[in-house]
Amino acid sequence: MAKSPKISASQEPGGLIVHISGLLPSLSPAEQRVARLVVSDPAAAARRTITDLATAAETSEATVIRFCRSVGMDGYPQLRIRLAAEAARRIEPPDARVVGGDIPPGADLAQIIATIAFNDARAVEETAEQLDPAACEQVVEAISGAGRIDIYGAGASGFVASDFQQKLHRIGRIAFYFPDVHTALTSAALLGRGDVAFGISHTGTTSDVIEVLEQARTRGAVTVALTNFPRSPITEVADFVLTTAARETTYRSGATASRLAQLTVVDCLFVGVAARNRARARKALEATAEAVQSHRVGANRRRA
Amino acid sequence: MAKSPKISASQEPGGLIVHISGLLPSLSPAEQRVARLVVSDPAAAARRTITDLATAAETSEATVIRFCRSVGMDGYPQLRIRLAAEAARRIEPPDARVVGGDIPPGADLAQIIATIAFNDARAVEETAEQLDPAACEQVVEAISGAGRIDIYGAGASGFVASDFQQKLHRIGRIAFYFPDVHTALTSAALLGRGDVAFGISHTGTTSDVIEVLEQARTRGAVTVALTNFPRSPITEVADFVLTTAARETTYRSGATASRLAQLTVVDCLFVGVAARNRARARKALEATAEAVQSHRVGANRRRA
DNA sequence: GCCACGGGTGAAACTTACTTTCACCAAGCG
DNA sequence: CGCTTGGTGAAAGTAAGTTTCACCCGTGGC
Repeated sequence: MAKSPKISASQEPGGLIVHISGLLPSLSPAEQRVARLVVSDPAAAARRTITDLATAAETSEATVIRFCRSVGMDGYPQLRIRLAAEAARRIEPPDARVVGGDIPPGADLAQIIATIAFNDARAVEETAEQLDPAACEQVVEAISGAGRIDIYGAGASGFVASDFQQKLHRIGRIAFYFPDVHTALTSAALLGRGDVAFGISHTGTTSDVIEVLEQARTRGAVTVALTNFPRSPITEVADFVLTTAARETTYRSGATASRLAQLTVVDCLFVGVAARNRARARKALEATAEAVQSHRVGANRRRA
Repeated sequence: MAKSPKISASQEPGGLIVHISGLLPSLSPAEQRVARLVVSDPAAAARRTITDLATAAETSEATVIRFCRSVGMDGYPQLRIRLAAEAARRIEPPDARVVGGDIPPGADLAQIIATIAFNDARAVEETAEQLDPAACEQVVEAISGAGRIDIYGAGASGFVASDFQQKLHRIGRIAFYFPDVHTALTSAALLGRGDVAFGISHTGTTSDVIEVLEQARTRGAVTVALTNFPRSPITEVADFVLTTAARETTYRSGATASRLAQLTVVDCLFVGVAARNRARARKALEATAEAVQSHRVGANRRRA
């Protein structure tokens, strides 16, 4: 049998293992022994040195090399890394990650971590997917041209509001955040045409935030709502509605997923605004970074 | 605590690349060049021989070996197959979304959103992957049994600290957060055996936070650090170190990715603590939910 | 029955890759 | 200003991978 010198595996992106088992019968006995070892546990084979593998297959290194060539690889190291790659690809059916699922009572910490992270990451991704770029664009424009930006949020959303305020402030926009309803109302009453009022409420039912947005709107400010529920009351008082897409698990997870989603949206808006005036934003950011420099201790270097 | 010089990567099932980027600042210049090559294209690195890689990084083979050891691998071949495996595992980074990349100047908002969301989601996922469940478990235990928990964080990390404080408080744990260094120091001085001090610093170099943790430690409290860099100064004053895995893009993205990663870790700890005493936590949560009910407006129902 | 032939094989020689050692340099410190 | 210390690459050393080659053994022709 004129064995074709090489049946190239390089154009077989998916199935080196399959490829090998396919040509198993066409291999010589000693090579078959090698092949069987490789096919039965690619990951283990990848970890072995050529001498090791040869010994395990009760043959010589030379045969292993011949085997490599027979299946279309250049040499043993190449085979090795291909095997490692294949082996890595074929694992991971992460059954433990129930989408939007709750954490089972008996869960250990590793499971808890996996579940939470999965849901958090999904919330971020899904939020981005359903976010309307056109709406964002308009909001970015409004913020960029605003005389002043008031940001409202209560409880958990208050953190996000505060974060947004700080971000805008760092790039030189005039932004405020009020943890207190009364102060917020007072401020809203002083808004006017050309200003922006930005309300954050996960549920969209936080009366304090709605009230303040309403006030701002009657004064002529552009009102923006950030909420998870596109049909919640807050959307009635907003000119623009941006939505997050967190499928809240029960209260147990402390609404962190929705927080992350909100932060992501806020970050997008921030970057959008910053991108509108690169030079100025950059300068402002550098200045603020420098300001905290003296509060950092020596280099992050290796310790003995 | 005699910290082992090598931070083993073998127990990091998910994220060698992430692990490496975390250690990046603690590496020597020549090793950093190698690390950057590896991180920026793991698959390509896996294909190279050590001599090749050394040349590409403008250094010697010896340095590459040193780099391998620094990141916890036994030698170059091991690194190689790990890299191949990692590269295979990660699903094609859809080109527009440059991993850890910066946002191109001409980008439109849709691109910006995609890029940010992608990086944010990755930070969350990768953080979870490299998080050590055993360490978390110990921290959870410490917090569960603590007489009092002090949480420290400055600037952006302050939000996370505050969030954590609020979460713990809601399930009936006695937790404090101090936005002000002096108050924090005072409080730390009053900690004792059985208490927990939890410091958050993305860079791990925030002197205020380090100082406070140190103080807490001398008083006998268990100290925990949450940082992105496993060899940064803060880890020297911590009994337990938890790391996030945000590959910070430039300042432009305002460090949101790292914030999200921190929040995820905090959430995991929170759920872990809550899970230790389901009944009590549930009751506390229900009570707090009821408390804000009167600030919610009518149902989140469909509007005519 | 003997001999050429050819594929399959492993021992050994060889090459390349990887690892260790060591001396040098530059920076920080007393 | 000399001492120490960490980072570095050259060179020596070792192990891994590759090639060569002679041998074995079955086959088929003479």
